[in-house]
Order: sequence, then structure tokens, then C-alpha cells
Amino acid sequence: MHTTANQPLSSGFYDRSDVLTIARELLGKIIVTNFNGELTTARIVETEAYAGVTDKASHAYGGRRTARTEVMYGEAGVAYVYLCYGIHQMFNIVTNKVDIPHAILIRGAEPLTGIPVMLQRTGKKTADFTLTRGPGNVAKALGINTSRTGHSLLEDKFYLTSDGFVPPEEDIIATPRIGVDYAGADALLPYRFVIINNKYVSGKPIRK
DNA sequence: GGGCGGATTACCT
DNA sequence: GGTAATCCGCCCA
Repeated sequence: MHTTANQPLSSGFYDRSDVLTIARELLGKIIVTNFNGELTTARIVETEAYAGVTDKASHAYGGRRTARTEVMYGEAGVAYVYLCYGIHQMFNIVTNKVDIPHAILIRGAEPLTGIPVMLQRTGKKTADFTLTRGPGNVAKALGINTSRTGHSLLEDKFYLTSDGFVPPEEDIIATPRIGVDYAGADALLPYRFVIINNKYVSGKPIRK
């Protein structure tokens, strides 16, 4: 008998058509990065689904296809990382089949291991709730930047996994997405998923 | 080649 | 509640 590290979530997890289901199921999963021998892990507590060409909030709305968004049109289970406001790295996960540009933004996570490394990366002095709350902070603490875009999450060093924890259904709530007012009516869609009462969820505390 | 603005954050009053 | 920070990406010319 031997013990093994938790395996990366398989391609079958990402290669599904319902981006909302995947965004919900990502809650409780663990992001693992092991860059330059520095292991950091964090449990996802907040996600947002971006539903491809029909979603006005998505970079791929209307079939928009550019050098930056090309990765979303590729294989599921790949990282889409872009720079926002010239400062913040946004870590997304590509889902669905090739040519269907669905993606899920990771907006909040609870730090598990490698907290000293996260503090070093973020320049913070103490590991309070701001360490991995908000998409820019999640990516920064985990060392994820735009150079990782296109990286397969089915491989070593940078992947998602499960330790068996699944949040109770009653602890999950869907809300409109943050910061997408430009999307008109689509800004109201309940495509954001959070674990209620979790301090690593961005914005105001959410209760039922 | 130029201009505009953003799937944010932190710090200000 | 207001806004500076900071840099491409993207669109238009």
C-alpha cells in the first residue's frame, strides 16, 4: 500500500457543455501550484462562469477571436490568464469542447499550504482574509501570471484537485457577476457561485 | 500609430 | 463613496 498525492481533476471534468455546473462544482476544489519548488495550495470558494459567444460579459462574446482569447477556443482544462487594469492577473479555466470558448474565473480561495510563500509573493505581512480574496489576489498568492496562459491543468506543477470535500448544497449560492456592468442584461445573470459565510469570498458578506 | 478602457485593489476622506 | 495605479489588448485610422 502506498499513498499518492491527490490527482489532477481529469479532462472529463472540464470537457462538459454546462459551464454553470462546472463553476458550481469547482467550489471546494483545490488549486495546486508548484513553481520553482514552492508549493502553494488553496481551496476555491468563489467562481464566475463566462458562457462564450452568447455572453456579453465574455471576452469571446460574438465569436471574438484574438491572440489573447484564442486559448478559450482550445482544449478544456487549460488556463486562461490575462492582465486586468494593467496590474492584476485574472486566472480562468477553459471548459467545454474545442471551438466553444467557455471559461470560469476563480475569484476567491482559502489558503491551505505554502502561506509563507504567499505572503512573500504578495508582500503582505500577515495572512488575513485579503491574502486570497478577489481574483487578483488569488492569482498573485498562487504565483499565477499571464505567462501561464495556455498551460494544461491536467499536468504536474499547476493543476486542480479534490481532497473529497464537497460543500453542502445549502452553503452554495448563485449571484450576479462582479464588475461586468458593461454586459447590459447579461450582467444580471446568476453566474457567480460562492460558499456562503466564507471570509475569502469577495465583496460584502453573503447570507441566505 | 494613437487612444481608450478594463472580469481590480488599496488607500483616501 | 471616490479614485489612483498601471499596461496591454483591442479597435480604428
